Amino acid sequence: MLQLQALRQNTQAVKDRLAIKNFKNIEWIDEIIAMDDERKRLQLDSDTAQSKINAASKEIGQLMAKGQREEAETKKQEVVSYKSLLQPIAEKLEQVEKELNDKLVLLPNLPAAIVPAGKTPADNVVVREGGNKPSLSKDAVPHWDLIKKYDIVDFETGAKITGSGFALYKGQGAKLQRALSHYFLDFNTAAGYTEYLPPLMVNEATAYGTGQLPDKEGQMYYMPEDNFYMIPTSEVPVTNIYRDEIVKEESLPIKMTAFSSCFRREAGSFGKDVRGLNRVHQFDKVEIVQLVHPDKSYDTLDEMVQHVEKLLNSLELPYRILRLCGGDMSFASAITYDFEVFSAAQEKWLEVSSVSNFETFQTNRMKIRFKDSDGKTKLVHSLNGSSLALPRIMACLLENNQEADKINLPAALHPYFGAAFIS
RNA sequence: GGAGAGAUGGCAGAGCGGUUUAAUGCGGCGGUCUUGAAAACCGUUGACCCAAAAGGUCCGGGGGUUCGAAUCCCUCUCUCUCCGCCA
Repeated sequence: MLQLQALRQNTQAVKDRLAIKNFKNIEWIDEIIAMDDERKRLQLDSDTAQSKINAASKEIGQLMAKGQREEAETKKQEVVSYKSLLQPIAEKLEQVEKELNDKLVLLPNLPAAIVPAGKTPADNVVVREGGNKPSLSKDAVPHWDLIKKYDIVDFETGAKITGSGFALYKGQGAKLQRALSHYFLDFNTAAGYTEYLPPLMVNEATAYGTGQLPDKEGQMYYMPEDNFYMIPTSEVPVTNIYRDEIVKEESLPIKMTAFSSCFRREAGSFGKDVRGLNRVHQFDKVEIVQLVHPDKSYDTLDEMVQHVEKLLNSLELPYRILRLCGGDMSFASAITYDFEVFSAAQEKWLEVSSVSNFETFQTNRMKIRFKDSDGKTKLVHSLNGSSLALPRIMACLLENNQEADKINLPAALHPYFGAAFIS
């Protein structure tokens, strides 16, 4: 959620920035400011009325103590009249506050200055590429054939058990998932991240905190009996660990990592790029999250990008890093770098990580703050990134390293997988 | 799932209808003393709305009763104890 103060102080800049994000209702900014003006007026009126009521009530107490019942009764009538004045003001105030908040909550985060303008993924900017694309033999096949050949992922049985888009990992496939998640977690904790294993369902307040609600409930699986949502990423529970807390400045940065399964309905995204492991409803991912001092968040962003890059290098996969354009960024993000690996047999770039700085957008919703050296309470900045999403990494490992009768694995995984290849 | 108890400031814990603008203790911060530290003593110590002052809001969340609610009522959530079920 954007800060009202910023809207008021930098009105034109906010409008310009929102335009880069292709936000359609720019006129909302002026409407919100007008509502806030009204809110302030009503607040003042309400406070004044309440103040009179409080003072009179106190007098009644004193009169009663002295046994002056009649005077007390007169005062009571006075308070009743104050209250009838207050009531319509209070109702109006509540209504204005609600309307204001409903609109404010639907404003996306402002893109950072270096975010390129643009509407579609075609407008994203390639920052750099790394690793080497393999030269596959003419017999090379995509991963959906390889998983059958080695019998390591079974989508048919997954569909039988649950539905389309639910993978059943088996044998070496299941073990590779385990190896990847352990390797990723070890890699992250070695860099100072504290490991968490969070709940996979969250309540409304948590889903609201990171920006999933109110706008994206259609993307999450929902349990109506308990009013819980299945998490689309562990970013949601992990970032909310510090919701409603004022942390000590010296405890920053707070670095957290978590493995979790992720659940996404992927409503409306079917038809393209959904084969095999490219897009599924349930997948595993290791996430990194940081809560940092506002002055440091862009340094942290670079640090996290480098961290993920190092991890991809250790997996010996060809990758590229994209700076997303305004139109392709998520609702809550101020800047996002996407990491894609090249899946050689399907000749496609697959997104395996997305590293973002949310600045105060999430922490303003969650009220995660710290006290600075002047004793002022300020919002921290939140960032997160995948390190990494497992299925697409697996697809890429399978395709890029395939030989006639085996699939080689990068050296980093050997101790975790217990072998150098899948056969 | 059943029965009972509870939720108060960073923590502990009193208050159970009107000097609570929330006692007291611990912790934190500042000071006195000390070569320094500890102890002792003194002072100070939350968040939110408002440009600020004044004022207002906040005792788990929401609603109600009342001139007045931390205190009474309803409801929801969570915690604890016992019983039941269960990996």
